Amino acid sequence: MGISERKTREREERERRIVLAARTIAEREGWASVTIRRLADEIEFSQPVLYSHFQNRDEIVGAVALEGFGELAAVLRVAIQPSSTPKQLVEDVATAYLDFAFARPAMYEAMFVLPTGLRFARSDTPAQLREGFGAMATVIAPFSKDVDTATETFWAALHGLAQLERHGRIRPAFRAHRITLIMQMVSGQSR
Amino acid sequence: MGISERKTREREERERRIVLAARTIAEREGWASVTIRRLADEIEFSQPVLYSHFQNRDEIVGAVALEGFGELAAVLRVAIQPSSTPKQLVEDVATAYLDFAFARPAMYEAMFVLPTGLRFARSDTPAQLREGFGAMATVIAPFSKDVDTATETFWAALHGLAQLERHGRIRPAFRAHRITLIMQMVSGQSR
DNA sequence: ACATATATTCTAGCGATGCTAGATTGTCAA
DNA sequence: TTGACAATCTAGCATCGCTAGAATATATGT
Repeated sequence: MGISERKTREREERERRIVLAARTIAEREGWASVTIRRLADEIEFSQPVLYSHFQNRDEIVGAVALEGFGELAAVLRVAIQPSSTPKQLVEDVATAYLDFAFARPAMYEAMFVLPTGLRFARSDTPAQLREGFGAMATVIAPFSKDVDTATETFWAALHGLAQLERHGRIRPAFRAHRITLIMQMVSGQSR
Repeated sequence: MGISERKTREREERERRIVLAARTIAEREGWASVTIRRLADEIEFSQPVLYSHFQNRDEIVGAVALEGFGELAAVLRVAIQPSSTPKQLVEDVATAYLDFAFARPAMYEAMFVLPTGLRFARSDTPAQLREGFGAMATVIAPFSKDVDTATETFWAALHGLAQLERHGRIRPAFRAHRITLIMQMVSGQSR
């Protein structure tokens, strides 16, 4: 009775193709070009089929964002080299975070700006959403008693840097300076 | 020959009414409800009239955002009390900034998230866009040699806190803790 | 094997949106 | 009064997210 198995397999494959198409179009042309009609064309099914996979367009964005959180977490973990000093680790993670944000603006937008319907801080929150935070907490821990709050603040600083620079509010040429400043701030060193 | 004066006066008045309507609707129902048709209804003119004032919808959002920058600057200036200590000033400005962001989410969204077509860091950049930054620089200056970069970083941290909390990514209950952390970080005090 | 029931998928369309071309109206100077 | 010009409106285009209901394919029962 492998028929129903094949069907669910095909369904999952189709869903992956939807998410991949959304991601590809977003990265190439921006999220405004990710329309239901366009995605339907891409997977060669009619539009209503998409609504049997996702409740609405926001959920598709959310599916892409979820992949993004997994990849961000991986990037941050790679940045954490055991041989580095605690201060160096903070700087490396900060740099890796911003590199990710600027290298994949559409993905970052899906993760942090667009409505996605993703649930944070809940019992059913997917692991990907916690892992990135965990990586940041790892490098913050040596410098703080209240690790969670300190990590939240660190994260917020990085997110703010990414957003303000992307919108042309702060000077791109001074990105490294600002990272240094954050690193020094976190590590508790004056000036 | 006061006729043409009257006409330009009426035009300006009409433009103010458009911006006010956009702002009011956005604050009450969100930016998605700010449609050209709705605004046209509000000012009792047909839709094309709006396009004789603004090139497109984004420019209307931008006009509201511009007001917001003026008001944010005013709020920050009020928070700067000469009698306070430098450290207290940093905390007060940070608190005032976040209070503004949470009290007027739609306005803040127009200023920092939505596309507006506003030009920053240019010769023709309106004064409002610089004043808020100036107020933040005032309280950061005592703690930094490179004031501009330090202010950018401070600003980014505040913006990140506002955005992450608004999207439910960090714990609202710990907002004050995070502000304290930032204040301590900026003032160069360990832990 | 055939009829019936059940999924699955599609066609067609609704109610919006931002924006605009072209007709219409109002306002001046000659 | 007429003719030019500016201001404004009517009507509509293309596109969007989303969905009801028809059509088709698949599974089940006899």
